[in-house]
Amino acid sequence: MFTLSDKTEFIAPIRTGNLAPEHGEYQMQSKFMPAAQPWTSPTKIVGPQIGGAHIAVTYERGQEIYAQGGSADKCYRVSTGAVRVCRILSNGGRQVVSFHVAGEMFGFEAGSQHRYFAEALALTRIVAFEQGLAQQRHLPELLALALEAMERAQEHLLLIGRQSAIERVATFLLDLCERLGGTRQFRLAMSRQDIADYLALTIETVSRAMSELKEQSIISLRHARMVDIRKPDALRSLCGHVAGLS
Amino acid sequence: MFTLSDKTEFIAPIRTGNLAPEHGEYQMQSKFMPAAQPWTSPTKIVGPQIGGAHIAVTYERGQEIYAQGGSADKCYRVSTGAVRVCRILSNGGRQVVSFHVAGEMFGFEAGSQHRYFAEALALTRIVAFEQGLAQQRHLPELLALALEAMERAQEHLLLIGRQSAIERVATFLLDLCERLGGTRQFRLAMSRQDIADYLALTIETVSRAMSELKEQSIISLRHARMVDIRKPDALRSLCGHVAGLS
DNA sequence: CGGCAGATTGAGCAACATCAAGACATGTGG
DNA sequence: CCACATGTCTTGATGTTGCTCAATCTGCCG
Repeated sequence: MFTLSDKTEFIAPIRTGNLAPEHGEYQMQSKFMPAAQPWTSPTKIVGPQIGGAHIAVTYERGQEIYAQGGSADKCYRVSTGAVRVCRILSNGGRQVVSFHVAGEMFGFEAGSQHRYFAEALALTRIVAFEQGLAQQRHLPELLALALEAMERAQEHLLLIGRQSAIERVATFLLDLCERLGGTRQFRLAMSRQDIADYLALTIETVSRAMSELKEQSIISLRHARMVDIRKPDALRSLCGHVAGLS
Repeated sequence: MFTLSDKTEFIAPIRTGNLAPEHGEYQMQSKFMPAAQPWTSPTKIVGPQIGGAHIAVTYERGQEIYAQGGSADKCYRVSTGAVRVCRILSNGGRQVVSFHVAGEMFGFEAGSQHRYFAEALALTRIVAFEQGLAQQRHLPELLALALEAMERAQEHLLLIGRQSAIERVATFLLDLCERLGGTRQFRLAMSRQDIADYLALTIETVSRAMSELKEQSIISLRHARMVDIRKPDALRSLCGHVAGLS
């Protein structure tokens, strides 16, 4: 567990008229952020809010935000940085269930215990929201967030269940790009291993897929973590994706 | 689209004190149902309720309950029978996102349109709940259901992402068994193709896994659809499953 | 009985995993 | 500055799982 010691501060609760009235708002929000280095963008925080007491905490890279089995009495918002939510399997493998970048909320669960654990991918600033009495007043927001999390999990399911390795990587890059504000160049906060565990592939296969995309000039890589999407349309067409509404 | 013609009836709204106050109630509920043929259990319906106007409709095997792209203004409860929720992919494949048996609710989505479609697996009786004004009063229930759907999708993700073919089939059988009331013998409402599309396998691989389980006397099959779990513990140990809470 | 849909079984193949070596970037100490 | 160590990523060679294609079998209905 973390201590609130010297890197903690309290923020006055913000009265939000009706933030996140429709699903997806905070994504749209992030689209208008200056996105040179989106996960280190600073003070201007306008994502969804839940009200009640807020606590902002800064985590080092790799630090645990909440533990598997810990009580799920808060939910969290990334203000800067990025987070992975995952679980360790009995065979030693790890499944990353989701990544979260600046502006996104995470941490709500069906039960009272966390079934997954969350860690910071980099130096990350998190705002925690108590889910006590104040929850009553924010049920619509919570419902919208839960439904959106469900939708994400279902899309993730389709991705892993039905797409090839290169399609998964392409979809991942495109999705991340959009969530980071739509810039064509961005830095991956996560390692190849993280990506592999997210896409249910091995690190080698992820690397080969990246190389293949590079080979086809669809992306270019300054460093392994610096992605530049050269042909967004080619990338999109690789996503194989779901059939339009019949 | 379906017509409400001759197979429709109206049911007076039921005032439910506080049904489904905690997540998972309807699962616990189904555990205590007389489960000789759980998906044809009759009148005694005590699952979660949402209130407001109810409409009960009976669907033939294969009939569509709602369409992809249709407006998601209701949610549904299976009273008898079983349902699959799925999507067609551009490559022609199909992903079954979830099955639902008697007592379970389905059909809520993040957006206003259905991103998946639902079909009856057999002769199935469905109660539809309007999600209009009455929704306000049932936000806690809706939230619990949404969180549970999220949890299911995430578990499904782990299953497909990290388990071998035989582990997936074993987990599927065990899960279905529990949801059907825990009887060791039950009838599969879904075809091998449905199971394959649910587990992200091919029909042949599902069949081989079944044969392997039969070979090891872990299950026996009277017919292809009649499962008898002979060694529940062996089946459980095959689930490979997630590590317990660290 | 034939006809048919669904299920099983087999043989060969492709995609991805595994194992192993090397490349690259970053940091540290001399 | 270089030499070295380390962690991360890439690339290659080989192995395995599950997919594809094809044949057969089973239960069911007329």
